[in-house]
Amino acid sequence: MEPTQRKLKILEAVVEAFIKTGEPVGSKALCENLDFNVSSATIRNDMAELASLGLLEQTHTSSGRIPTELGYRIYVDKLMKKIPLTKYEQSHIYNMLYPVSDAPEHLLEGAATLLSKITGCVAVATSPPGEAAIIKKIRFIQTGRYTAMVILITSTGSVKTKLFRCDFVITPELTEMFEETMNKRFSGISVADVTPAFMQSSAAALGEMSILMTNVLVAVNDAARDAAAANAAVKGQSNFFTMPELASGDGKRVMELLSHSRELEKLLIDTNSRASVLIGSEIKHPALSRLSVIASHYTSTPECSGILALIGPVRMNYPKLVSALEYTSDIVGNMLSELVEYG
Amino acid sequence: MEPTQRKLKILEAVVEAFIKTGEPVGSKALCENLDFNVSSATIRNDMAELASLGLLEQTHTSSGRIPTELGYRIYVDKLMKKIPLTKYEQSHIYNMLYPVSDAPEHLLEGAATLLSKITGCVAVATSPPGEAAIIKKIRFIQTGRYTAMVILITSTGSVKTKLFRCDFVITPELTEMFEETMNKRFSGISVADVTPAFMQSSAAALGEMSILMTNVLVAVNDAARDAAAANAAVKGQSNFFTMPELASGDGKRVMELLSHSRELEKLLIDTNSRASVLIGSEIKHPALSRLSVIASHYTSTPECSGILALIGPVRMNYPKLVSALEYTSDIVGNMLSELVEYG
DNA sequence: GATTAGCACTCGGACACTGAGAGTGCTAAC
DNA sequence: GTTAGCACTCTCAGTGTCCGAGTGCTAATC
Repeated sequence: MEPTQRKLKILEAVVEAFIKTGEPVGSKALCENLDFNVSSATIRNDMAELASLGLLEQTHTSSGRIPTELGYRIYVDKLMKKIPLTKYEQSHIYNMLYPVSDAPEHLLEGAATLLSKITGCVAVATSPPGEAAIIKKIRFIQTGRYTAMVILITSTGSVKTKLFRCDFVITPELTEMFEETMNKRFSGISVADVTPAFMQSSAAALGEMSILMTNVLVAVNDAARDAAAANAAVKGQSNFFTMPELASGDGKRVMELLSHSRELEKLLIDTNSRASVLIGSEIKHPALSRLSVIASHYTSTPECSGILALIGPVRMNYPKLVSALEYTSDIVGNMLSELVEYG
Repeated sequence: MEPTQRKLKILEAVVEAFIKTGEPVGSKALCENLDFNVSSATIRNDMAELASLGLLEQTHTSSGRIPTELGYRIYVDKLMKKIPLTKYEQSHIYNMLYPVSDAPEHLLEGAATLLSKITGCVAVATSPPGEAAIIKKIRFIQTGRYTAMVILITSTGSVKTKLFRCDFVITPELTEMFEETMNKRFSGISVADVTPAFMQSSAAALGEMSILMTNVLVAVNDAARDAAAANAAVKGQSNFFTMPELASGDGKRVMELLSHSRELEKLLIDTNSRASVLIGSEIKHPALSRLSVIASHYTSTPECSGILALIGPVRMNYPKLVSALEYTSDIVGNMLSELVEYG
């Protein structure tokens, strides 16, 4: 085997051994487990060269080697072979997701839960950007004497509900009136266009009725904003406790970051390929810089796509997790497109 | 001051100093901060006695004293004076909760979020047991060509929605028929009575229509089960990272416990007084045995009440947190009762 | 030129030792 | 019942030593 190729093999073996054991990898151990016959001294020379290239490092002078972030990068980009899911794993994923495929939000939450369980990582599923959604229909349902619920249905298959209260007794005639008035005003427009200015002009257009309908307008506004909002399901946070690289201070910061879907999305938004991997400090956020992220787009219709992502230790099983994530996002994309097309 | 009373004062001072600093409390430091004049030697004698009574302990022979669980217990039961909330704090709580008081689930989630923020603990809010709720009305809304949503409204003010799909094109006539059939069957019965057996007899009663309406029945069933289910909002898990008493293994176990509302409720169910405190191993769950729980009932109507709880380190500011929790549960109870009465 | 064997070297981890400091328990005096 | 004084105990931080794993280098070998 020619030397260059052997060095790559060694890098691959170091990464995989370190992912498996978490211990620095020594030349001797490597020599025994490698399938080509060279002495540990040769491997030492090669490892020294890999280290001078910045792909391996030592925790101290006389320890084994561990991969640097660059080493992981080369491994992920050039060396690793994806481990395809078994038929059993595939059907497991499908069977877990099918029952929750009744609504986009529900499905994404289910996908995040499932992914966090099978990978041991923290899983994130962002909903398709809602801004492009068109309001298809608004309905009102009386839920109590003074309370009612607005139901807003968008072109992306998303259904948002919002309860509100009136100062007066609600009657069927009133809800019908709400429905007519609101649909006339809101149907067909994009949820992104439901701005404060638009709401103000809507109130003005209602004239004296706007006093009666303040709460109705507010509820519709809330529902539309809800439909437009970036929404992310985050599951499996308990797995953070199994990641020793998370100093307790960082742990809190990461958890808080994850509850702000807007910022979270900004981090993931760069991922343009099918499944992309961000390693350590490649993630432009201090709290996450000791972790890795695997992100994958799912697509139902061209304008309707979102991201599934896994957050885990830098030392994670990339080949397996990339496969699991890609397969899951394919399934999610398919299920979502069925929801939209036939919805 | 008579000796017995002084010993209690010393216990109180030790607990409060330890809550504040987290450091074992020595006789000398105590002597300086105490408002009655005795020498450190006297305090040492008293502390030795408190230790022999099992109220104080030492981490090692020559360290200061820290309270035992029993010591905390005495402190909480007999010694501590609740610190009432300031007007400002009260109005802050009210103002944060009012906007989310449109639906019970929403309110409880808001209360848990708020409590976790102001206390630094993990906050839990369990919904009132839904089993007693009566189904008031079932409505159907078409959301797509093949999809519709069932809306189930109960006597407790809870509104549950569930999306479902049919194999046939849905028409207004069909949703009307769904509505009529389902209300005839389900209105007025308790959600707890929606058992598999009841569903089976419902399907039988529908005769040949039941084939058409399988998904409708399933959706109604799901919505009813959802309304009956014990539901708990858990917020502020990121605060677990600031509790060093949580070994990383326990952290994961606690987080997982919190996502199973049934088990969680079992732990809290014993709390019968207004605000009750469980300290360390008084909590009958191994993973939680190094933490404390403060739980408080909120009540809207006599049959409709639930629990708000705080989970934090044993060393937590009981006087302040008990007040905050009691005040919040009063507010939540009031807001909920308005929802039910006028709903 | 690539590979290997051998050896000196380096460093971290475990362990023991030390002195300072904090805090106690005990005793005898008040 | 309280207090002053003192010996005692134990932790903590710092230091020294030893061991072993693993390296880097050099010279011999293929």
